[in-house]
Amino acid sequence: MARKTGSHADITGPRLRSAARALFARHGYAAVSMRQIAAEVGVQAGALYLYTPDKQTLLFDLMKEHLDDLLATLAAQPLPADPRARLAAFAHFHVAYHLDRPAEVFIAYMELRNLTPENFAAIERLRHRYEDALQAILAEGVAAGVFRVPDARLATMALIAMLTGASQWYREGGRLPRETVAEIYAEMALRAVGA
Amino acid sequence: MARKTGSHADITGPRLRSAARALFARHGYAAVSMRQIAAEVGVQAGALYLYTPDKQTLLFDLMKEHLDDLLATLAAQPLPADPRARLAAFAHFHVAYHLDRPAEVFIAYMELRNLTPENFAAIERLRHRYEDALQAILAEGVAAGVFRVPDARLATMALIAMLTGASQWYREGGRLPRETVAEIYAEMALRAVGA
DNA sequence: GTCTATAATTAGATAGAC
DNA sequence: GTCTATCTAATTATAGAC
Repeated sequence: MARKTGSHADITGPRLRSAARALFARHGYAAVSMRQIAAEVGVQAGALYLYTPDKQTLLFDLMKEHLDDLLATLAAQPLPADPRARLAAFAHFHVAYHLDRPAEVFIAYMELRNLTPENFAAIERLRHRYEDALQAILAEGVAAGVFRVPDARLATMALIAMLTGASQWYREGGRLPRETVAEIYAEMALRAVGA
Repeated sequence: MARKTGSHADITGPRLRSAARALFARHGYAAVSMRQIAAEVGVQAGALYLYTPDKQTLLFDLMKEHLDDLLATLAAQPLPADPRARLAAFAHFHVAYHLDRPAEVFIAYMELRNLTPENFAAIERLRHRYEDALQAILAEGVAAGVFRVPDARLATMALIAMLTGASQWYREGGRLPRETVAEIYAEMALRAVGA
């Protein structure tokens, strides 16, 4: 359709975020131009500025949305009381969540350096809150005597790096089904902390 | 010194690579201009092209150098015959090596998407060779009955992600000394595979 | 070997027509 | 709400003086 004008605020907005997410994940924030994003959306570059004040805010909003959703979904997760079952549930959740959102994960971990200092600080606060949730589980397990970790903070970073890494190599329809991957990672996480 | 001309091929070449490495690691390949690199080296932008045909080759050379050195250093490493000791030695080597080269690690893992397809394929071959070294250790451990991993390839990716992650948070002069970090990670790696 | 100058292209963002 | 046109600034890379 060769439309030149029309009202599509409700559809162009989400499409902008979606296109930016895909392009940033694939080529990197700095390597993607507003014109490329506009082309993907199907509008001219100028039209994008009706939906975002600038490119930096676009990136920040994508990352904040992702972390807000991650924290909210985690909070809605039923986590067992027993530290071992709790860690298993967390690990399973983390892997499954990240396998479902490879683009968001990639951006959240790779584009931190392209945020302004203020935006970076805001994102880091959110990320830290998520890490603290895992660290609390490890601390409980240590207190209960079921985990053996010399340093809860180090173990937290190690586990998150391991679990998040799944989204780097996992491909839909690959050799291993999603659920199996999550199960194996959860098992490795439990073993890693001596459970 | 306000020199305008002079012969410094032997010193400008390495300085170019060093400046590019630091800037790429800090801001990302796409976000760094040849002018920024030139300013860091202390020459004009045009002079850089005496030492690299273009920006892409500069990135490729940095990544290839890093992986070549990684593979060579691993090959020179004395690895015990026992799978458990072998994995411990590999993990310790990997963490120590990566903690010493945070800039190289960052570039090698973050700038893959900014390589041309041909350059990407070449780098992936090198990376794959390194991963295969770890996978072989895991396979030996499984064969010897001392490791329990449902999938050697998955476990390889999981361990490398975990071990490499150390360089993301570790800071020189921080809470934990380098050697302690390497030791704890190695211990977690062994446990993760059921050793 | 490095400089200055510049070509050719592209970037983010804005103005005004429709 | 979108388009076309454009501004300003920055980009990679090259040419030629010294």
